[in-house]
Amino acid sequence: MTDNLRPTNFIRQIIDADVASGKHSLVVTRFPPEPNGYLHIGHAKSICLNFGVARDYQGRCHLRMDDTNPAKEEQEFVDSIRADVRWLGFDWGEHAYHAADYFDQLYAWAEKLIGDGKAYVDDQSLDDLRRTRGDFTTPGTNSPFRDRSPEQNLDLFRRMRAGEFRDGSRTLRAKIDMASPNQNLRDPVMYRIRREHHDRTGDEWCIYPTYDWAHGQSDAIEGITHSLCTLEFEAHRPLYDWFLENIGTPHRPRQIEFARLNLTYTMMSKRHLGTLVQEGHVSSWDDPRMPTIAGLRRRGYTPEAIRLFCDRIGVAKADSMVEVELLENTLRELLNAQAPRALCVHRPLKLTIENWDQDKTVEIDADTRKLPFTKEIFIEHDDFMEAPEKGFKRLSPGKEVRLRHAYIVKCTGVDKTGNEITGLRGTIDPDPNASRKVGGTIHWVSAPLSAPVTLRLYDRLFRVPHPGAGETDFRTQLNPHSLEVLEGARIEPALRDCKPGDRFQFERKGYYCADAKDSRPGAPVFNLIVPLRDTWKK
RNA sequence: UGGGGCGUCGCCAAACGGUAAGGCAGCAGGCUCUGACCCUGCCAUUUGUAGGUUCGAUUCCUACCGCCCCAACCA
Repeated sequence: MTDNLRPTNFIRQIIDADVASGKHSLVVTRFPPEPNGYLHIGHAKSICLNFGVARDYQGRCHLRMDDTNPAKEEQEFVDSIRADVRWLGFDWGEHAYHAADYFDQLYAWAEKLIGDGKAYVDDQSLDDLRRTRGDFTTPGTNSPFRDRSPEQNLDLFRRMRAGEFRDGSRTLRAKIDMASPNQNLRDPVMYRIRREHHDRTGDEWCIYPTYDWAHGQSDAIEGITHSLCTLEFEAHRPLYDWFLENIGTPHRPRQIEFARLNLTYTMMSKRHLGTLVQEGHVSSWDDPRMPTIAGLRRRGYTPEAIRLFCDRIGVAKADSMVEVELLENTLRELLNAQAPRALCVHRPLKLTIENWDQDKTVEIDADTRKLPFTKEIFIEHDDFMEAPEKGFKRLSPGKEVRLRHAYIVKCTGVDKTGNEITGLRGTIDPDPNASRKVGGTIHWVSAPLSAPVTLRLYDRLFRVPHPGAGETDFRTQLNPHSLEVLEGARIEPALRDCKPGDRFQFERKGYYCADAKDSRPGAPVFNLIVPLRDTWKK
């Protein structure tokens, strides 16, 4: 494993070369989310890349809200984005920005382009634009308004800005090449008229810049050296460069594209995740089944685990689909080393110790805490089989097993109502140090001295590895068993007063986290983060 | 179909002309008061295919095949 080494990937190699050649003395990156939804594990990859690069090269990474489209953006999302990036362990220092901060500069540059005859106001409708853009094989055709004079364009553009024209009636377009094989260069729209209230700029503007017109310029303004984005923007790079070249900024950021993260059994579409929330398939953006940072956090994932996972998946240009098992393994690896152990019986089955006095309680030393042992204890229902199948190493009539941290117990009787097992009887070997080999070790809690607890057993949100693939409606592929709530579970008394957010390994079961929102003093609610590996195939 | 990318083990991913890292998954053992963890071994004679250059090619060249992205006044 190379976890302690600096990650190496093609982007860092480019940066290494830029630093070595003296092209840049300070590396500046940025993470530019659009505040229209919650961040997910895919964003975490980009965050770790951008902030990780800044950290390792002693540069800096800006957090920039890409808020050029006022219709879709909300403060709730801005707040959640900041919280999530911080929680992941990254710090943008003083460098928190909004694309909206640059609207004035962008406007000034637009006038410059108009003055240079490199942009024009087009009166065509959205429909016209679509029709004249051509298609993959057919070149587009020039707008009848393409050759207006700079003076006329300037006048029109200023009137656009002043609010003289109705929404959607005109656009400002870059004058590049309607016949370009790269459709992004067929006179792309720079401004559209849209009377929307903007969270940042209020009603100051009725024209808003498009992504293409805003992004590279924002990078230039901030002195970004390496503008890292996902593969779908690759064809936009010539346009990114064209704008920078033609407005003549002294600073030229370089756009580099990498493959976005895809994870099996979930999905990364902010829009689709929003649908799950809106339609009530999950409780909220931070539902522990969601692949959002907020969801993973609430589920019990640690920032370290997400960062290590992002290091392990690497950064490359090939489209990829990472198996969710890698994420789970990373969490298990870290929590195995960190999480205190505890005993929790999920589905209690009462076992009465016949050779133990009714009122006797012994406090057994179990590593860091005491476990009270009493005449009646609970064991896991699954840990008993009246007619054990081959390979079953747990309790069955006449057989012995070890009670974790405690005694060896032998099952001497089964109480049933009809076919239902309602309780067991057994006898213990009173020697706590008895060391003979027994079938196995099972967990248990005292019946009277354990605490009732609610367990939320989470499973993958979708039943299929690639939800939404092809024509399929992802809603039909939801896993109906993604959440099972166990109300009757019992935990050892020491855990009754754990704090929200505390993580434990419930031995032989899995890693759990006390839910940050629903746990109450004395009554924690535990979320299953990930089960332990189980090689006992049944 | 035009343009832009990408194809190395089931899934990620190194290798930068010198003879295929590592992780995950899987399989087989060992250890064990967690069927967990841990440990050991196995897991690409071969890098989409076919040619070519070279003493030598995953790395260079050619052709072909496959997959992804682009026809929002989204990002």
